[in-house]
Amino acid sequence: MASDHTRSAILAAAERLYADRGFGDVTLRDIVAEANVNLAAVNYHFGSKDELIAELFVTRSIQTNRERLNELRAAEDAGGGRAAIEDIMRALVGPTLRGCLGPDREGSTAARFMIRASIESVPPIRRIKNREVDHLRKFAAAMRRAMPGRDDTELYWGLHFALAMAHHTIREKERLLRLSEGKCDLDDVRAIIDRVVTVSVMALTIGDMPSKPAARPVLVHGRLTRQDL
Amino acid sequence: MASDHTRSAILAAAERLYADRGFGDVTLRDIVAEANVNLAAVNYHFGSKDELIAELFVTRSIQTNRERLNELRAAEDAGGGRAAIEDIMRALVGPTLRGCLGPDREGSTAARFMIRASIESVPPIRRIKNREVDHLRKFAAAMRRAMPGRDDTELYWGLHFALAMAHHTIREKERLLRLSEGKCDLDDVRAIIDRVVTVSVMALTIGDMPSKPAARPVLVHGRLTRQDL
DNA sequence: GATAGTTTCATACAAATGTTTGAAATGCAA
DNA sequence: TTGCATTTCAAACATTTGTATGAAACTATC
Repeated sequence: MASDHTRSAILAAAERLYADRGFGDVTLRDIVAEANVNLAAVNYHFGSKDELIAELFVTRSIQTNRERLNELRAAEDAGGGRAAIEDIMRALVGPTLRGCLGPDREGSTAARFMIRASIESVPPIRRIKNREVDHLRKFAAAMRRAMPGRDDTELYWGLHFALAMAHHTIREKERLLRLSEGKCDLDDVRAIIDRVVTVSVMALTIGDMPSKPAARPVLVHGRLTRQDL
Repeated sequence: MASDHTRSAILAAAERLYADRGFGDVTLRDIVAEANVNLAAVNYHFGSKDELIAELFVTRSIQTNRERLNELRAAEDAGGGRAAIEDIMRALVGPTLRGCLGPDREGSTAARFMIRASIESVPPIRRIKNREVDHLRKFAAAMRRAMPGRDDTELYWGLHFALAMAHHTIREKERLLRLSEGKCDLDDVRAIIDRVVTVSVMALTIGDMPSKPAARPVLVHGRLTRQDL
């Protein structure tokens, strides 16, 4: 392989276009035009369109996962093998949130691509995401060490909710901004991470929930009108 | 209009197929084959494929929003115009979670369709979702009445996190099930709603930590009661 | 500098897909 | 029935799209 020029030009162009316009709207012809390479180059270098997308996503996922594990290990080392639960949750959601939010990141193609991958779920990306469970298990294990004796179920729910808040904030940041009329500062990533971590740790403390009164009966539907939406 | 037969056959077939196989994999030809109608019927009755999808999604969204507002109003009436924050959050996430989770709902085409719409974000659906802000504002207003004096920002974040947990649970229920090796019971919808509501209400309390330290939620392992909030 | 292996290129292919068309069928009112 | 509007139908259209092909250009090794 003399030079990676074509290959990396395709990767860069594809990531930029996918980030900006989404997977559904970008064709291979768009990508090769942006990269100034021949149409056949994609299949030559990557095999297929799906493998190109997969390579993009895997690369970025590995980066995020590595950052997460680095933070986790640092926290565990600092705590003599057992990290504080706050730091574990911070290691879980911090890298993703830092990567996808913040004013300076607005121009980051990688971040915008990952947001897009989070919003539009296409088959090659879904296949990869399904393998993410092994990675999350490492965090579940760390949480178990940090909160020994706690029911595993609670751990999983806490981890799940932490990811929920982080990902939903990335996915729906525009809506939150509009809903709050700009009052929610989505550029202050530090504060957002703190907020998510705080709530996540809180969620982990509700061990045995009191049974609540039964949910109210579902009310009858009337005729649907457009105004209801 | 003599009979809605063809029209509703298309709607039913489309919803079922989209729910089962996703938007990307289902073509108009699949739909008309399932509905036993002619291919041109879709364009005749709906104008275009996107308008068909939009109609499906709008109908189901209206139902959910209606249920939400009914629950909210019921809670406000029961509280003499001011609903408890728990009930507001319950009205927000309850209908969606009840609609999309639970063992009996496994066969519900409507629920599976909405899950699919939540996972695969396709252009016509995204356009409709963008109009959802007005609906959420009604909940923000109710929350403001329930927690007067609280900073609006905190309200929005709490509302945002509640939706985050609800939607993420629907979107990623398979992963949570696999991660927890079946330990997290995703069929016990009541418990899930309670959990989401509890954490959401907790999240709403982190705003007044500096000014009202006494009002902080109890972080010990015991039960969380109303006065703790 | 000839040769073998690699990469690029223009072009073609094949399949899928949403949409349109114009005629036939159907329903309904006068 | 007759006439008019609505609905259905088979067929074709027009693109778009990912992929394959085979020759040409290039590179590196001998």
